[in-house]
Amino acid sequence: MLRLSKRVEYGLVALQFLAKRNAVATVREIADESEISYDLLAKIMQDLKRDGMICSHQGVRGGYTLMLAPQEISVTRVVDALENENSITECTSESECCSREAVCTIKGPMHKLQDTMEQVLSSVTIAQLL
Amino acid sequence: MLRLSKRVEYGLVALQFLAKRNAVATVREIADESEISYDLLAKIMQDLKRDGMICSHQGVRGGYTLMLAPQEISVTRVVDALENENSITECTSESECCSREAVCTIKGPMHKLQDTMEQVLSSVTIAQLL
DNA sequence: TAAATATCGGACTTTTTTAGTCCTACATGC
DNA sequence: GCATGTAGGACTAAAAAAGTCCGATATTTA
Repeated sequence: MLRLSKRVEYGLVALQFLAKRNAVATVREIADESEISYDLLAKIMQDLKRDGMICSHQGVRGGYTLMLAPQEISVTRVVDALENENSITECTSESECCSREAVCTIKGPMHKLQDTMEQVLSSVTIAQLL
Repeated sequence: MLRLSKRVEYGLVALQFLAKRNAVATVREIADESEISYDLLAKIMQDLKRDGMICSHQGVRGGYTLMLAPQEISVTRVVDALENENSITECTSESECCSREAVCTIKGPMHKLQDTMEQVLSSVTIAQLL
């Protein structure tokens, strides 16, 4: 469907939230204000942390803060951190092997298309969401 | 996952096939040579026909032929013909209504992103697949 | 140091979407 | 009139995405 997953959507919202606040925020705060499932967002935040975009502080008065400037966080990076696959077709994937590979006649052009798409997604950052 | 559906992938392959042959081809021929499920491709061809990209000829020695020049058929058009939705998020969809609309803070930027994506998909045509 | 408040992370269920199948009807050329 | 093709509805299966539940661990503060 060529759609960004909810994980990515929520991830962008959360990063925007952190960028606006510019201080520690808890998952509970972000989830409540943005009407996102707490459990789901908690997982997403962990993935963003693993990537290094944000850092966490456990315990009372803990939460998350941005590790990078908003203009340094591209949509591509968020997608890569939150989704297993981001290729537009099976034949342009590095991890999957296309079942129709032997007879595939669109591999080349699809690679080009994917590169262009990635450029577009790279050109948009959290700074543009503020 | 930001991925084109198999329907679109197969549609592009079939259109490329018709463009190369430049004559009538049956679903059976395309499906066999491209290793695509016959029944699935048959449905896809019907949708492409409904859109007006191709026309059909029933009966013996029938099949499908292109109605437009390859350079006139963009990927966007194929996507629109074969998928119900093609918005990158719920909030940029015209048919759906975003459940988080009241608190959504990314609608504007997402619309921009979607417009850019559509431009990219519009710039690629079947002619580029030959 | 106990309690409260956070993140951490695995396992699980549910829902939605996509992919694929089956069957019958209808049209057409030889 | 029969072989060969599209037309199209209904259905099933598989895969992916979304969402939930629960217990563990870390840290601050009273």
